[in-house]
Amino acid sequence: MKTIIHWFRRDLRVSDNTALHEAWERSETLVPVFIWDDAILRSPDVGPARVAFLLRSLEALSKNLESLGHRLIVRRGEPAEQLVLLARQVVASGVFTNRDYEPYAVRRDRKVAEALYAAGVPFESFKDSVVAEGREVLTGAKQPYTVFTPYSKAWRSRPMPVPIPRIGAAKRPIPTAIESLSLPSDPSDLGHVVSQDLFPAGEHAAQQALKAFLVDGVAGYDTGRNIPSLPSGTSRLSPHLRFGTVNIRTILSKLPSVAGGAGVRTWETELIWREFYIQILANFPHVAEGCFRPEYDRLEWSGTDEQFQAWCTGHTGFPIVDAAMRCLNATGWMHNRLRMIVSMFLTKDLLISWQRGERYFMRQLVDGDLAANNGGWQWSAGTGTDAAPYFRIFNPVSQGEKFDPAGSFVRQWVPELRDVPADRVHRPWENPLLLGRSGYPAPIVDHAHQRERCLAMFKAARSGMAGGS
DNA sequence: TGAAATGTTGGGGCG
DNA sequence: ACGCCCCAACATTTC
Repeated sequence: MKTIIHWFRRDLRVSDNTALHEAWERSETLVPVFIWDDAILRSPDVGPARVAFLLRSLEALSKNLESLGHRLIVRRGEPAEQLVLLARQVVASGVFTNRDYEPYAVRRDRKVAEALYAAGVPFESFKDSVVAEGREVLTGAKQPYTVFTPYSKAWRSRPMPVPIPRIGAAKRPIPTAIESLSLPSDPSDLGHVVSQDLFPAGEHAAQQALKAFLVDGVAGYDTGRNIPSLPSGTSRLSPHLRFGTVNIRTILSKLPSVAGGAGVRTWETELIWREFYIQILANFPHVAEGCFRPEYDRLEWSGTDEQFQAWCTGHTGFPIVDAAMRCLNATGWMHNRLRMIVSMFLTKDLLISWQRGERYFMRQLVDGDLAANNGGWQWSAGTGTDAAPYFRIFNPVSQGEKFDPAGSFVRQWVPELRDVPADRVHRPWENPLLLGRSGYPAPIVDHAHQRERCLAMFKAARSGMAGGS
């Protein structure tokens, strides 16, 4: 007799899904629902790459549910209103969901809980997307960690979570009278232009990507992860972790059986960074609005709109930066080493606020996630928890030469530099004739000079004085 | 999950 | 043979 709604948000899979499994086990009729939230769709931080990936993930999810005899209900509107409405229509005795720790999601879910309570429908949320939630990993002084290494130690000392079994077949179908929107066939129906689909979406694709990486990527991860031209140097699972087409428990449960000690350990460390920043955002939500260290909100960023535009479009004259940005714009994805390089460049060479870069990344990235993106940007800018100290400034030339020694990544994305020899591909301005002919811009700033200005800017903010150039 | 500036050392050219 | 200087090469410090 019992009907339970499972509300999907960023857990778009049928296997290893805590709330979904609970809802299926404890109900006769399972009502899986996804709600298009216009507050999210209209956000300037949401771009076509992510909407397209979400849409295709939902299509896959819908098929997966269908193959088990379930039916995904799709609605659009304000979540609290829609859930109350649906709960009444199906006469639900509960609404289940997996917890989301972003400030917007926390506010939304509080509203949902209140609306459902008023309607007499219990609302239950579950831990699912992380090994450790908000205040589960604390220092000896019962405070959230703000330094990564001790956090990772405490995280590792916790028992390994066990994957949740896949849900079984539908016991009793949802009445056909319960209507569902059809999934739009392309993102333009949701107000987003169509973008290239470079990431296979859905649970099955995620499993395949995971398997492929475990077979021929993870063993060499500790060195391969720094080489952007290496296709299997990194897992490329970030969009799947972002939308929950794979769960962290599934990943961790497969690691012990894989050969490749140092690589596995290093990759696991990256997965811990993900939880570290999720935990930082949950415990210090002000990072979404400003610097983790408020004294750095005083920084006087002096870069121009024109420079920002050059950075966005990949026309700064620094090949590794431009290649990375063009790759991001074309594919919605950027290698992590390159994220560090371009974010350092924006903040410390162009002297443009990390928040402008953060917003641009959010709009472009297929894996854009507030916690990870914000954490990464504050790390690069030197304004965050356990951040790179402000004086640690990457040299875009030496970074390029170190991590793209043959220039193959640069040539892939900056065709103007195709004919520049490898020993000059990261500093084409040293071949003025070749540079002139190529149409590639000269560097828009002088790194050594900007580095000094950056140090002065930080010095001014630290001493509480105005100025900074 | 830096880079640049500064300091130190030691080999070799040279008067 | 010896001292002096130059300057890689490496180490340490500073930002």
